[in-house]
Amino acid sequence: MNEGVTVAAEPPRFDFRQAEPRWQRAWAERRCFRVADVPTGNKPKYYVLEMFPYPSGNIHIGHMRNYVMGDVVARYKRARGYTVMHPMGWDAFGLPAENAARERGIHPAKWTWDNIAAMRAELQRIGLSLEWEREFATCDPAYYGHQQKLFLDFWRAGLAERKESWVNWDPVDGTVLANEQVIDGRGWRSGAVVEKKQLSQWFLKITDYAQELLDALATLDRWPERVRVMQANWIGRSEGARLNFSLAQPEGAIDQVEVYTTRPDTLFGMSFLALAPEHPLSAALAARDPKAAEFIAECRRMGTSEATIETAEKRGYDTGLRVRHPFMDAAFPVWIANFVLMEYGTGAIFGCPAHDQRDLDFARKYGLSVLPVVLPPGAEAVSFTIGDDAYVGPGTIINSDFLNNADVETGKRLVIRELEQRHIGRGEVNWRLRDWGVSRQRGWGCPIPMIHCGACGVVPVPDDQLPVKLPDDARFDRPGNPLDHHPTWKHVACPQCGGPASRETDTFDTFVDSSWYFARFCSPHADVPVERKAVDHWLPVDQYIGGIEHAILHLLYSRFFVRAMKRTGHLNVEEPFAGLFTQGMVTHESYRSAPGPNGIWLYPDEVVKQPDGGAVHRSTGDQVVVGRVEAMSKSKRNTVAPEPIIARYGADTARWFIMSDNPPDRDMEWTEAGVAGASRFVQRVFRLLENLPDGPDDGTSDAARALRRISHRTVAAVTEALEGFAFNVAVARLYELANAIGDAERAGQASGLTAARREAVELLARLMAPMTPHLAEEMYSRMHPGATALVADLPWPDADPDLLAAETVTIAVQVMGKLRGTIAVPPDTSRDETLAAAKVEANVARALRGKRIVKEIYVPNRIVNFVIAG
RNA sequence: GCGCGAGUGGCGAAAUGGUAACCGCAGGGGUCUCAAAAACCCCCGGAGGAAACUCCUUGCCGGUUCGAGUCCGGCCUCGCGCACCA
Repeated sequence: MNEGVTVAAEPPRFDFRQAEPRWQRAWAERRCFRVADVPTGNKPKYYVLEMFPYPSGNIHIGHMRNYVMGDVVARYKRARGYTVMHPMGWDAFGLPAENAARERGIHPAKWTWDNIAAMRAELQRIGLSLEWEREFATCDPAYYGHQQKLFLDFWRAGLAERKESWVNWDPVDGTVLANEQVIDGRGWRSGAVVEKKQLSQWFLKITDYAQELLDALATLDRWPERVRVMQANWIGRSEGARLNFSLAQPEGAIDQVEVYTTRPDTLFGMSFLALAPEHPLSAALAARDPKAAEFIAECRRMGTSEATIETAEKRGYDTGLRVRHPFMDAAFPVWIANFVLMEYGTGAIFGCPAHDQRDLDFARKYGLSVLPVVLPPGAEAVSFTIGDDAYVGPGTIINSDFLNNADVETGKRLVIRELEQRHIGRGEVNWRLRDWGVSRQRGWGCPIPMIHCGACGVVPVPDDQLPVKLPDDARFDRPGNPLDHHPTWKHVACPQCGGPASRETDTFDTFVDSSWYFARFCSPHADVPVERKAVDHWLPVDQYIGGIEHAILHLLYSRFFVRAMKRTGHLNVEEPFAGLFTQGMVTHESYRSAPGPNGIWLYPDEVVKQPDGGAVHRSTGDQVVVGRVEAMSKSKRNTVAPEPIIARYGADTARWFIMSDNPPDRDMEWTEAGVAGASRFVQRVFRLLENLPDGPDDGTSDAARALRRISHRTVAAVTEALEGFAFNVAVARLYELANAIGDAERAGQASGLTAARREAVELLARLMAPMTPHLAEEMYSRMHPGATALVADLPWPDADPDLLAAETVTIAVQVMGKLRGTIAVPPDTSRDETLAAAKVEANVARALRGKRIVKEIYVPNRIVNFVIAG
């Protein structure tokens, strides 16, 4: 850099280093983005929200892409006359804070608040139109106290309950692990073999709303289809039957086994009954049969990890018990099987190997009978047999007594009717969705506001004693739950009897924190969880933007919370997020010092690209291996931080590149060349302003009208693109306008373009404003010296309809569907005139010569097509 | 296995059933400069041709249509999600 040496020769530059902070201050001082909790006036509201970040310490490019998209929408909608709420906060509870505490002895609160301060400053340098007055962090008692109140209201409404459930237990860390924290049957951090353990946990009864959550997906017409499909799959509705089998010999007090099936029509093809290892009958057997106990213990050691279950071979243990068939004079063996899930249905199944692949695999392994009872269309009953594949398609029922000759669907109905008449079963809808276990044995989370009293049982913390605050002096330097082993925190008097009692030491799953924050934003300082008038006005969120990774859990839990809050009178909307947009990831090339495992990963900063496409190390000059473009990750060191980019190029350049590269729902590749290109463009736009001529308005020439036409078409095109989230298309149209202004600039003063150029440059700046807000303010203020208006407060430009209409249209002329030429005609030229003009176009005429026209297609202002013969 | 989405120049991509490849990135050539950077101009899907222009080209095969990247059917590949849910 030779700054200072060649200053005089430097072209005028947009000095973002001083301009960007200046305009950020101007927006803040003018409180441009401030809105009331309950606005007056008749402007329509628009609530833009990006998924709030976990305060890990730094804003990364993925965050930035998320927030810039939201900011473009927010700024655009503001200009379109909406009162826009655009808040920001922090999803501030979570494990990394505890890990930092454990590893470095910093209290999670300090670690978290320090990170928030740093990240807030980073966000502010991006120039987002955020309303910081609404900011909060979920780790603040002023937030989580209200969450405790919500939970207690849910509990009183019967939406929360305590029940036993099987969990992944890490015996070393002394905590419950989520399924994704179990890797190859071991705890992700301790490496200890994970056990299945039954614990008493708090649950929110999301299953009460399973049907509604499923049905209402149809109303979410501004959600991506795939998210709705993923949620529908997750909810997993199935129709079937529940029925009882009598044991031939009672086992202790148990004389029946209840089974759930979606294929009651295959009941006559039964060959065995299988129990989950955790089934009560399995447990009863284990008490007297050591081999059964051993088998169950083996299954338990495999953990509940889904991946483990998937890859595990089907295995079973023949208990020697037998059950009687409800409709046949026959008995079938009872097995304990590792593939039967206690959590789904009744924890027991009847096996019909001919028509279920899992049952078939199991039957073949243990030599159990396989009797087909559904005959595929066109097959012969005498010759039809089952090979390695179960038959699961439609067909005619055979070998099934009163069901014979019915089709599958009729058969299901007939069996259910029969079961109900005999009082041994009934039709039932079942769900894959389970109740939401919210208890976590963590010290850095929202305390569950319950008290356990030896005399009174579970007692809620009275509302006037909320919030239940975390202790300031919790210790994180040993395993287990810090709240549990805190010397005093949990010991309280029972609110009911006054006797000694202890607090619930579990804290909420952090998904609880993020399930209602969007509602809290509407009245962030209220002394109730949400102010009714505020949420009635602002909810639902009009545009929610975030990563696809939250397609199921966060969004489904939030949808549940809104329903639960509605039932408990906190709000009155059907859905939290009317519009959802899922943005793609940011990716980058990865670099290694050498091919294969010997190479160590290098940061992009350490690598210099060569003109030949290769790359070398910045300091050593050694060859660098350029690897795949992939999601940024710390382990591959292919991360890029926004801060240095903003310092070097400015926030507007980074914002412009982020929006220009590709459609926002796809992954974008971050490249140095791309940022540099965006920077050149930002500077070029600024120069268009610097080069504007002075002088009287003279916008009457043809050239001036042509430029004005382009300007106004750009207004229309950019508007349409932004409405449709096609930010990259908006950017392309703005490049075209800038190119057109550049052409006009070269055409010079002689063409009488002064006014048209001024108009074009101003429109360019204002249309770019959602993407490059600082540049827009800087240019606008220079074009209007002394004006006090900010672009942030200006309405969106309107396109002049007269200028949108084309003066001439270019019509493509095809012969037999192949382009043979184009003609220019005035808009709406008649069919006859257009066809006549088309026929005399030289190249078209040549193609038509000697041929007979059998058909003439004429689409006004678009195309002509001659169909010929001979 | 089931479900969803996507396949278009060297790359990111654009295209209400109507001129495929706008715009950008990279690359090449040029102007300016002692030189470079910056800036600006030109070229840039493939083949043929001096040119005019012609032919081919949106993963593959068919279909509908005057006309298909776009609609329909069947396949292939990649990505994502779910998955022993009875």
